[in-house]
Amino acid sequence: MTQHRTIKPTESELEILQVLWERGSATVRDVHEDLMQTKDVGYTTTLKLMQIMYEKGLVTRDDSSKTHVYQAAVSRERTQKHMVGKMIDTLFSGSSAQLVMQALGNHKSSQQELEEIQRILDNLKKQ
Amino acid sequence: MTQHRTIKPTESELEILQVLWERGSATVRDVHEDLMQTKDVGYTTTLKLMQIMYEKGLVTRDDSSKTHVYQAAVSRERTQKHMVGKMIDTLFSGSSAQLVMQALGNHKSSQQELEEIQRILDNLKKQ
DNA sequence: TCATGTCTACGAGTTATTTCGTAAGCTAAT
DNA sequence: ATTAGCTTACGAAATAACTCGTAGACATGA
Repeated sequence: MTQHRTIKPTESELEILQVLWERGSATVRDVHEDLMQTKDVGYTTTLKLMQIMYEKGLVTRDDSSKTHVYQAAVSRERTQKHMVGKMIDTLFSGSSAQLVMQALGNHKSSQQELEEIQRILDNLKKQ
Repeated sequence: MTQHRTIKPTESELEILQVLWERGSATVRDVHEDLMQTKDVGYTTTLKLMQIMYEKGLVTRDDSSKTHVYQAAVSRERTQKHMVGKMIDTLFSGSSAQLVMQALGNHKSSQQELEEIQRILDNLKKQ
């Protein structure tokens, strides 16, 4: 039994994790400036959020220098897996195919991505 | 500009919508008994939630008889679309293919479902 | 009629989430 | 050394989500 409920980031936490996943590690300011491109929120709000995430164990941080450097403590993959699973359950009656169809239908994918999906599909069909 | 924020059911609201989508229409008691199979919550809690959903316009209701009969006011499809889109944005950096791969990889799909996905994929590739 | 059971309405408490102001410390440039 | 600017910590308010108790209405059957 691992820490199962560890993975339940809130909306805002997810936005921050997003940034950390992309950058690997980042300061509060880094994250904040990134977020500011899409939403408008005070610096200390971001700070506070990240401090809470630290307490929750969602992120780690290096506080050896004055400006702390944060990293995500939960992997993107595990979080994706968890949330996709939940979504399949609650919104698609357990059918992953339905989700796939919804995702494919409503968002443009590049030819390259389609090929990649095709490969995975071929693999699955073989088994 | 449509009512964009209309579609943002909370966790609990989603559970209730789930029931309404399955049954078409249902009373508070119907919904409550359904929910009780998985979670333990008081009847008036479910009632209150559904009343709030009514105020928000997430459900409609027929209150011509004493026991009101509820229906979902938002379609399952639209909600799915919305939430899948959001998930692609916040968790998959905008790549629907990534979501698809995650969904396919971690949840068993039947051969039939795989065929269906294949059909969609073929269609997309043609364009 | 009266008790019982079920229903809705509603107030209000509790917890979680998000928000920001203020204080205190450090550093670098004037 | 003083100022300006940036940092973290922290308290606390505002909001949202969830929870439940109680009250009043209505129907049914004893």
